[in-house]
Amino acid sequence: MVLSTKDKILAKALILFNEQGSDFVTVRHIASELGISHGNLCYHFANTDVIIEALYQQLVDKLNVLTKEMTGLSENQLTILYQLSYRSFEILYQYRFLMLDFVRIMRRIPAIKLHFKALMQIRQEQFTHIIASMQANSFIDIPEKNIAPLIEQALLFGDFWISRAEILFDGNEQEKIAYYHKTFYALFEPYLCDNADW
Amino acid sequence: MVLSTKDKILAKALILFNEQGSDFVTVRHIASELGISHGNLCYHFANTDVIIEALYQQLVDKLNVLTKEMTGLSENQLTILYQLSYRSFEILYQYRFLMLDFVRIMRRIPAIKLHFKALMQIRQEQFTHIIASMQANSFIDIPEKNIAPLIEQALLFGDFWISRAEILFDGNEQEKIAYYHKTFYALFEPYLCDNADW
DNA sequence: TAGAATTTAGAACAAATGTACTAAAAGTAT
DNA sequence: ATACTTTTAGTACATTTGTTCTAAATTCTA
Repeated sequence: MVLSTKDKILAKALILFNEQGSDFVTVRHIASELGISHGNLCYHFANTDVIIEALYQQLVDKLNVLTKEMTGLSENQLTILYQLSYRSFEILYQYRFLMLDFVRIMRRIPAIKLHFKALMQIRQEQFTHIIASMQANSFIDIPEKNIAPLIEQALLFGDFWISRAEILFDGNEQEKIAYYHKTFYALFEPYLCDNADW
Repeated sequence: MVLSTKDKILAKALILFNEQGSDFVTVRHIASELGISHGNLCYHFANTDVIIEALYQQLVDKLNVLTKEMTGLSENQLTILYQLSYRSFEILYQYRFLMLDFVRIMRRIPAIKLHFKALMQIRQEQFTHIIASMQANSFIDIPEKNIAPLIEQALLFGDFWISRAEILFDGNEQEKIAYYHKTFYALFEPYLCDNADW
């Protein structure tokens, strides 16, 4: 499988962004790491912002594929919530620079900010739907007034566990994801019904 | 009350950092906004990293003063937890650029990263202590295995609500703080005992 | 294979930035 | 008043970066 120059650039940029943060990495750095001229790189991507947009789009696409895949399953909703969130965590971690430099990127690239706000709206509705559905099936029992805060907590955790882990967690990637996903899932535990043992 | 040049620089830098993020703001910008030469500014602070360190120290000092103040009170622990976290949220918001650019700053300034890791250790112990104390007084009833995740959730939320709010919350400062603090506090609600009504 | 389109390397330029330096101005102490 | 220290403005320079341009090389297509 031979990658096009475009794809090679995106792949290398992702590595560098994740390692060093989206500032510190310039078109010249990426080109140099790839052994191509920065003139060539700018032929494909005018600047780093365009690269970031492309990587963001990759992330969104992967998450969309995952969501479609999972919601088609016939498992119970608790299992789906667990699997979906775990695999989302894995994908997010692949593109972690987007979360690590969250505010900077949103401020810098309005297109991403707009898209992200819309995405959050959707995610919130998805969560609301899943919870309502679990409620209907007696998997969880959660007072009406606690639903909105729980969703807010879950979304916030989902976005920023990577930043916290980056500074404070000692351990490899798999341990990191497992640990924070467990903590994420614990948000729902107080509300699980007995028949939700699994 | 006349501010020294040093203090004027710190005050203006804080405003600019909060507005625009810690990159984008240079010694020249700050000097220009103050109407002084950047040569003069560099006489007081060699570069922006030094300014950031100084502002970080201000934040830590304020939080320390608050903590000492609150733990001296004779109120019940629930009230203390509520008040302490609310006022911490207010102080954090004053220095929000530190949270908005969290990873970038920690990566860039190792001294802050080290200090922050130590600080987190302390905060975690404080939380553990408060929860144990509330448990002993029957304010809350929380299974042993849920304590560690709850603390992790609380600390993570405390650090990153500002980043989420920056992109997604429409409303003024007071509303923002009130909303996120309410959501923060809701983390503890599932575990509150009946006699903890207040 | 010939010509066209795409891709690539490299040079060039302007703007921004950190840093260091000089010298003047202001303030302080003796 | 004089000498000394602190503070300030302004200049200068090297580096980095984004951006544009040109021309050569490569690939594609008919």
